[in-house]
Amino acid sequence: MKDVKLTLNLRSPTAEASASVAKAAATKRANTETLDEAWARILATKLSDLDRARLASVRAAMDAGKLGRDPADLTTKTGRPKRFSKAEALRLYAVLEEQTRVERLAEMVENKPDNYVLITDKTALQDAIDVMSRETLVVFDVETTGVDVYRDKIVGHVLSATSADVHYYIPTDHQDASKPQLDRDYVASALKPLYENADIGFIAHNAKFDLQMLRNNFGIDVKNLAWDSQEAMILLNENEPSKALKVLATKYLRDESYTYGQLFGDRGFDEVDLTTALAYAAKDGDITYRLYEFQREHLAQHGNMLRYFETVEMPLLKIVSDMELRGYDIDTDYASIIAEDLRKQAEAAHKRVVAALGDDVNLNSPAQLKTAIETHVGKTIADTDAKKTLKPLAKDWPIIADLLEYREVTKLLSTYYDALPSLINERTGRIHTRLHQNGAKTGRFSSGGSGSFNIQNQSGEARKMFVAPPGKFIVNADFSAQEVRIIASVSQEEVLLDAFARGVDAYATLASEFFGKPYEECYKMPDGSDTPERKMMKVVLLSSMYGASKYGLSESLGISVEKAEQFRLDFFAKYRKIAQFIEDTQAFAKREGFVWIGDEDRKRRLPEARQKEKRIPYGKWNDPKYKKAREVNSEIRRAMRQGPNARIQGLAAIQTKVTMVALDALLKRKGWEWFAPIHDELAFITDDALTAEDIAEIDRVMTHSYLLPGVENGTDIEIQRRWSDSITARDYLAGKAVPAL
DNA sequence: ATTCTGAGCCAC
DNA sequence: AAACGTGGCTCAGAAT
Repeated sequence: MKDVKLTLNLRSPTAEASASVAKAAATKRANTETLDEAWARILATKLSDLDRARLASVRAAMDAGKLGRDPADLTTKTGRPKRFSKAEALRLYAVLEEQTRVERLAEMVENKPDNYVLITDKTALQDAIDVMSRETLVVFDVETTGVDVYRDKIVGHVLSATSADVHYYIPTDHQDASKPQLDRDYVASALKPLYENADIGFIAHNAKFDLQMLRNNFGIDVKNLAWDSQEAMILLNENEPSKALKVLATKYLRDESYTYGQLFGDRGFDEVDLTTALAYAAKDGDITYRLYEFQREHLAQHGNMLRYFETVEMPLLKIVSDMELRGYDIDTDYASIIAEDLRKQAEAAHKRVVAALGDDVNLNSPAQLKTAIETHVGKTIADTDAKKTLKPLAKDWPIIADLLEYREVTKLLSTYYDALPSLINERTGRIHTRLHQNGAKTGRFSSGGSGSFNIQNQSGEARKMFVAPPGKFIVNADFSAQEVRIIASVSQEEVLLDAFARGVDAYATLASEFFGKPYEECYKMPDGSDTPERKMMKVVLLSSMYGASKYGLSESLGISVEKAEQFRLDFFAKYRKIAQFIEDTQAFAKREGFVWIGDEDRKRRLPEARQKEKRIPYGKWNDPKYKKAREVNSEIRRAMRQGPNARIQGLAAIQTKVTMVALDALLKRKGWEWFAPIHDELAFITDDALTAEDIAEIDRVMTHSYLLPGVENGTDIEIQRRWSDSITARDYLAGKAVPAL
């Protein structure tokens, strides 16, 4: 309707007339408008922050006489003066950027220190290797054609002799023909003994990249990785907004450093001339070492963070790097059969749903779906959340059940069964994840990233695509009730400690005591499912620990808000030591703005916790005047939930990591390989002649590598050829067969 | 065409 | 008003 009206208006004689008047006025303005007036006009329009910043720098450069309009832009084709536009200004920004680039590069070359050395002959290379062989710490950094470790090539090596304070760049594959470069294989074989010298500690920024490039390009295996300045930065401040080397150097070393993009745009480093390459590359080695010194000094000042970093995080980094390179075997035949089934199922469900909701509805669009469902069921719904909103509706409306089926199946297809096989690496024949060992603020691993996938959120169905190679098993060992044991340990709550000591179920024990019923009646139902008492305890313990309100508790327990609140109050009144742990942690966070994790191994910084709570007068909760106050209070409450959670989740992560370092030794001794860490579970590949002794050793490493005061650790070990199609270690030892592929 | 955000949902 | 923690991926729809 609106469109029609607009069209009519535009075609009306009056509109045409006024349009031509406006055009004439604009032409007149263009003839007379000064540049300042043009700027005022452009800056008055609605602009994104980025454009505004770009326009400001263009204007500054023009005012300084460093940038002028392109003569071709001054007049139109017909020779009339053309007014200065936003588009022209943004074109000038690109020109300015290139100008600035040239200036920065010239300045960098001009100011290149004398201890940056370009190596292009064999004698100089040998001299450099001799110097570095006398070092205890050497910085390394490879320059490459890109960031794909399976396809891109190394074009040069940066190496810094740290005590000698000499920073070398050894180019091998730059296009610059002004000077002959050493052969890449000659350089690699000359450097291999140095890189693999276990007496020299190697330092890098984002070391996994350099480790993997060296491995994939030349089979070089850096033996003694001593420091990663990117990983160290996360420990020093997990809230650091950028972990890019140049940004950190600018911020912490007060050495203004430009990023690769700021200097070279999207040019490959092989296109950079040797003089410029030396100034840029050797500086990387230089600032990486200075950052190392800065970080080491500061980590040493905070609890046991330095010890933790060097004994846990750094050994782990090398393990993780190798794990990423190994990758995962995907059963593509199985995957395509399942995918075909799922596709048919999705199509059938889709057909049934659109028959009821209308065939123009996009079932993947929550907005369209909400409207269509509301029409169909004749009432409004809050959202299209499966669990909360749609599941209750499904009883009365069969079409909603079909929709839920469609959702489930398309999720499996789009995220797992279609996505993963397409990631198979042509070089390795496997799919590769990326694991970020401090990806979560609590110190947990995260996983994923472009060209990779998340190994930690594979659903039970999706896991079935992952298989062990012939003659191998996938073995996974989890920490049983890891976080609950940690809660028991840090709170020293007797009921929990006692339950673990006696080897009985912790939730059932709590429930038995809390409800005053015999343990057996609180454990399992005759059919093996949880009793309501045990289920309640499980929910209330974990969710209350993490700050659930009476509302959240009410929802997850399916009881009234009043009952949920009473339950929560009773729970914390009875288990005072758990309440005390939470209160102490929150008080510490309020006072210090952080909480310690483990034995002062790391911190979770919660600066918001130190804000002063804002008072909002009664009845003014919705007043826009108190928006800021509401935000502050909400940040404080959030920090109060994050503190206790970080201490529990963070300690669990430390236990997992320490155990990984210990388990890695066992894996190497047995000739096994890593599969993945999944928070409270470690998976790895063994040969299929697994013995009782092997399993006992795995059990021992899992339960004795990181001890919790007052609580024994427990582990459950499972064995499979297809991930998730497993049998328990106990059944395996009793002679049960591991399911075939 | 590319980039950002929110909804939804997978994992522990 | 908000309402339990830590992540990552896909899609739609809007913004640029």
